[in-house]
Amino acid sequence: MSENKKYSIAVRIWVEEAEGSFLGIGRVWLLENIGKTGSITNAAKEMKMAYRQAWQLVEEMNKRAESPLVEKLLGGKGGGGARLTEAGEKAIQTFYEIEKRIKDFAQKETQNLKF
Amino acid sequence: MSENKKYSIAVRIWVEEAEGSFLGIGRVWLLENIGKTGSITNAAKEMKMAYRQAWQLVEEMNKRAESPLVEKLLGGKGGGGARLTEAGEKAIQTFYEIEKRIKDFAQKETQNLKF
DNA sequence: TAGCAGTATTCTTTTTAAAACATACTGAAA
DNA sequence: TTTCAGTATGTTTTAAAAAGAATACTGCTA
Repeated sequence: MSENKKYSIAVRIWVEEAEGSFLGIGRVWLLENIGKTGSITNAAKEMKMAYRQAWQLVEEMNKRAESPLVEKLLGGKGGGGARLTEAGEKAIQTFYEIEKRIKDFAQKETQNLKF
Repeated sequence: MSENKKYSIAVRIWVEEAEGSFLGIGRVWLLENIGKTGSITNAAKEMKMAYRQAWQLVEEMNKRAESPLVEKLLGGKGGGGARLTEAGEKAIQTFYEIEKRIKDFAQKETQNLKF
């Protein structure tokens, strides 16, 4: 019998684009929260992240996606807000699908690690 | 024809253990350089990393592995040095094998991404 | 037993990134 | 035409991480 220490493989994936990392799990969470709460402000609060940063992330994603993932509404009733575009909804879904496939594969392929 | 922006999936893997991340690509590079140069000092120089940090990483890996990955030689001719144990050599090899399998799978599974 | 080169360890400084703060802008509605 | 809540943007502060500096230890060799 070996000492049986438990090692496992962790996997992190993200989407790359010409200028670097484009979409990882953190941004996906942000997208989800924007969808859920209807604004960047509330999404940021939910995640205990600064509005400023959340806003910057959205800005960058929108610029680098083929079509914007988040639609922003300025002024008006309630001050405005933000909502996911169809591309935004799809991005979340695509990300999770790919992530699951890769993680499942990784687990299946790596049993009984020894170091 | 679409705008044909190029997106790809990046994958990062590491080995987890009870206390958290145990072995990722950075530590593997360090191990490789120790093997190549025969000392922690020279490995650190090679990687433009502080000796202090390199030493700490080695210390931690050795503690958390079932058997040490690096053998350290203190004092004596040339002041000593460090070399990989058999477990260390094997750890590098295992890491790269797993990484390759997972990355190959990820690429194969993710063509024509759209965002 | 003095020199040597690398390991071992602590302390201080610098750099960097994140968070916090502040303030202007927008436009529907009352 | 004032209110309101969210977007937009610059500046400052803080905290965490990395780097750097300094010093002691080790044990072969000449």
